[in-house]
Amino acid sequence: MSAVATDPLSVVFAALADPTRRAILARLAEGPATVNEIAEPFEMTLPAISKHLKVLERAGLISRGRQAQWRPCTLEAEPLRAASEWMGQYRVFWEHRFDRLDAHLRTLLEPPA
Amino acid sequence: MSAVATDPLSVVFAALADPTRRAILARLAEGPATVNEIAEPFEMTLPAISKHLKVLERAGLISRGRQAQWRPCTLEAEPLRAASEWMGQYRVFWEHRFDRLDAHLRTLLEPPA
DNA sequence: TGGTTAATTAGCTGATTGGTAAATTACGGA
DNA sequence: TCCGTAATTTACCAATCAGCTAATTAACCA
Repeated sequence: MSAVATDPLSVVFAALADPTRRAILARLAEGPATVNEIAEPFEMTLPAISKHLKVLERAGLISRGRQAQWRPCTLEAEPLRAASEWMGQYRVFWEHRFDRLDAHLRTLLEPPA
Repeated sequence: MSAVATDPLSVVFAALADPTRRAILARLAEGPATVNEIAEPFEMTLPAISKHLKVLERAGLISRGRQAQWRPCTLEAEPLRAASEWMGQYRVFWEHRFDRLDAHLRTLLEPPA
């Protein structure tokens, strides 16, 4: 049947749904790095890392240059901005929690001691 | 081998990586709804929706009550707050883009006309 | 009790994922 | 030209996912 969602937001969230990939982004937040540098802290083969990088690249979360035989990866934060903007539409739901609002209203109705 | 990530952030992002599930959240932002109400706008069978709801529930994004034979679903935004907080650590990367920063610094160095 | 409605579970299929090992491409340097 | 290093590609595997149909559970009502 149908497959996996291919709209940009779904692709970005899917890319973020893996701790290894989030750790790669955290590494790249400190500056660009080559594939081997990125792979170093992980107990995982290079091809596995390569696949993760492809997922991140397709989500637009990284870009890759080419210098001799190295492919330095760079963080691209734009899709994170888009995802964050999507989440923003729910901010009101976690900022004033409604049970607390209830409590607050109840407090207002009680006459001060 | 190993499987799918089970840490809370991964589970939440995976739940968000599907347009149907995001649409369900959007519906619930207007207020609680029963499974049939939620399913109504989708061209999808009820069991499929039921599965999506289970994914959302395991991510903590919805909770379910019980009133007679209805199971009203309610939006729970806390995990969105957590995810948004995680993203916040990258805000600097999309807010002041570094090429613009360069341009800004260059502007500062130019003497005003 | 039996019927209706709400919702989930069970079982199936095909596609995708996350990992591996082995082979391949691409580049720089002696 | 040949070697070494960087990285990707190519199978391959087990597990998961998203959807379906059919069967089941749960609660209400007459």
